[in-house]
Amino acid sequence: MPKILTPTDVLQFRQHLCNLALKAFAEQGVEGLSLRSLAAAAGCSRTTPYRYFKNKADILAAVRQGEFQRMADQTERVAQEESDPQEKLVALARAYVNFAMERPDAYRVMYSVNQQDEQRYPDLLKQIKRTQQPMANAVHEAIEDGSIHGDPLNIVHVLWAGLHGIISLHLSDKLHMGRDIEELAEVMIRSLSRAIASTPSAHPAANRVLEAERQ
Amino acid sequence: MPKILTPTDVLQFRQHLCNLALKAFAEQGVEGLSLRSLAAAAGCSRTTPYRYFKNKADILAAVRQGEFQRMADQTERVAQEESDPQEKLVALARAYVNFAMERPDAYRVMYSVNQQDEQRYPDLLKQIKRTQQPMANAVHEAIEDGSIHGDPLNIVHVLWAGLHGIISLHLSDKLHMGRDIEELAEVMIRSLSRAIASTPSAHPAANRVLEAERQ
DNA sequence: ATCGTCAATTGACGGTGTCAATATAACCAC
DNA sequence: GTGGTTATATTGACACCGTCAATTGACGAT
Repeated sequence: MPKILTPTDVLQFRQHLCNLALKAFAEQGVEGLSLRSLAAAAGCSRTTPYRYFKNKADILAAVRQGEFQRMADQTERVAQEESDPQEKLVALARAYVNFAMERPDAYRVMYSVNQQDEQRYPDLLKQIKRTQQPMANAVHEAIEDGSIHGDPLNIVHVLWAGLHGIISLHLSDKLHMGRDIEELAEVMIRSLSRAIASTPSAHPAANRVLEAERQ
Repeated sequence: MPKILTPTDVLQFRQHLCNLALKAFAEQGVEGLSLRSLAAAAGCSRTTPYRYFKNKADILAAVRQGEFQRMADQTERVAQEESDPQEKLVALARAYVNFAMERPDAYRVMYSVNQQDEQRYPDLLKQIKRTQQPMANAVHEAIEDGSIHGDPLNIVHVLWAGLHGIISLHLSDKLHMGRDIEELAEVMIRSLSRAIASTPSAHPAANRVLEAERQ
């Protein structure tokens, strides 16, 4: 056994453990994720992971941080490739759904594992925020450029929540399985785009609904 | 100790255990929910719950089923109290959000606990479906009455996902805490209502977005 | 060759879900 | 009432789990 662990070695083994952890999570869920079986899969002894992570929650946080980071990278790339604010918004929304469809277990570990003390992992929080930033920027650009209207924060949250809702319900099998989830996402994008692109007085039938909402 | 357990007794103790389970879940999350501490809270021995539930997963399923049932009851009542289809939709949406705000832990246990073999609990599935039914009906009524347009299933799913997305992100603290969540829900309802009340050609700016989406 | 140090392993403790075996108490027949 | 039956509750046991303390092992410096 090598005495000196170069920082590279440490990072590599951490990454290796995270990969195994995500695989175990994908196969058996959070409950089935055990440090001991993880160590067994890595071919080391039960407590060796403790040299690389403080405890089990730390491993989970690292896995989630890694996935948020990957998503943020991907999202930022998409934002760079598209210049028109409105099309950028749509492209970002599609990228969001695509990520979830291509790595459903990653999405699950990111959003449906309710980590109690998530606040205690500042690096994780940073990646989470980085994930939202491009869409927030695109909304601001689109508002400045006059193509959409409304409160920027509201718009970001509503867009994000709409997409997350579809993905989340789909991943927990609450929507009929046969349905094409990407089509549903397109409907959501279309609906919300139309709403934020309209001024309140654009359509009479919609305004009747609006008045009903205003009590 | 009474020898004969009347069916009422059984139901009462099951209910009692479910209540304690939900409380424990609220305080410590899924991970902290242990059969042993549950039994301790109920004042019985460790294995007594096994006479009333097959195993831990069974208890969780019972808790979730109970909450879905409560939500379904509430939802059906709201649907009955409002006759105009369009206003009924809005009322149902509000009721959905209200339920989540009044019983956040219930909502969490219903939707964010990813029960692996949920399919093996037909009674639970039935209550889940019962939860969606009133909104599905209202959408059909509103379509027949001509006040909204589009594919009914798409509309139901998009409405539901939009609301669920907001609630879900809010409950896991992904939205800025200071924000008024009900206002956000109103924005979502308003946006989606407007979208499904519009015909595709209603607003030129929206159509530009639409064409971008169609690739 | 010896020492110190870091990496890895083993041992141990309290906790968990669950089943088998046991004890306990209530009911019924007599 | 007494005894037996049976549903109910408890205890014991086993295999896991997360985590820490103590131990071993290997390497570089001296």
